[in-house]
Amino acid sequence: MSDLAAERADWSTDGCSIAATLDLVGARSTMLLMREASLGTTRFSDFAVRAQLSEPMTARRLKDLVASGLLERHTYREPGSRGRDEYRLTAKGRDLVPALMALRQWGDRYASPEAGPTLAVDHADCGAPVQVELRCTEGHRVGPGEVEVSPGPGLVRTAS
Amino acid sequence: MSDLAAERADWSTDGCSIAATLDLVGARSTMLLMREASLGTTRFSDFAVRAQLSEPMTARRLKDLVASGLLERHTYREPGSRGRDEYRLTAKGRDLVPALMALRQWGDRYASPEAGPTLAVDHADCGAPVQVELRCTEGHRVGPGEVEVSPGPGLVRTAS
DNA sequence: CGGCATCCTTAGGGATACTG
DNA sequence: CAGTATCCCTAAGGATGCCG
Repeated sequence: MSDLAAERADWSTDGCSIAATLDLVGARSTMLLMREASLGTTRFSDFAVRAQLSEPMTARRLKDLVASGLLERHTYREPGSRGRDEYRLTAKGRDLVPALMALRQWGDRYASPEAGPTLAVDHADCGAPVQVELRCTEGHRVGPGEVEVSPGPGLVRTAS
Repeated sequence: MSDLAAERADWSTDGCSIAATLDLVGARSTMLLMREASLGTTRFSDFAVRAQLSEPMTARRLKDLVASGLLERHTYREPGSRGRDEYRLTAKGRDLVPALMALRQWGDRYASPEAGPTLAVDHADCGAPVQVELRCTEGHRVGPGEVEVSPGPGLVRTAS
């Protein structure tokens, strides 16, 4: 094991919150299940069918997502009828929606222009469609080109 | 091979732009390299060191990214000095910044609260920090809870 | 219906060593 | 400095089949 790898330790993330996020929810299956959850899917087999994942994958990932606190599992047992399981978004999970939308918006433009947009998101109050935007704290709308990116305090920079 | 798998064909994406995006740039290494590119990193070894990736990975992914049109490779040869290679963001690549920011914002909150924020993004005009927001087309700011998500036209729904 | 166990294949990714 | 080649390990993910 090299010095550098040792530094990175056994479970990387290298102190970057993007890396940390990807380690948690970066897997394709995870993201697709979160897409479904944000669409209101709650039942196991709906997750599997709609995300087009195998049952074992679905089971493993749902369990992971519950363990990570992005979903909550509720077992209903309305007396007389069969038990029902529900997986529902937590606040932590709901807060991932902007990331899903950002990925969707990019994909709509560049990755699958043929397909129509997935995930129509509307404002609950006024019904108007919702998009991801960049805004500065002064309230200006910021285009992707009008941005100055620099390393934040959490990112380890290395000399050139 | 099952009927369903055959339907999905050899390269899935199942008509969802989120899935398509993940297939293109979903790999951890890819995202980290795009983070670096958006930070202004242009040289091969800087990519490798700063993203903490091995050289072979770095080489493979950079090549992929160039092939997908997210980065452009320029070879400089200022007469008299050594040749220099640069990888620079294309517009397509720059448009991924909102997605990176959305992932970062989620991670800052939930995945690595200890580490400070990676990627400080500021508005080039006024210098104020930039964030990802949800806004509806009426201009209202929308919280993650005030959102009504429904399947868009591009998403294949399946009966329950 | 809502899973778990098992086995298999492929892609992600590192280590090491070598080249222009 | 900017890679390439090779080898190897692990995680992602599907197929099949069984269980409460």
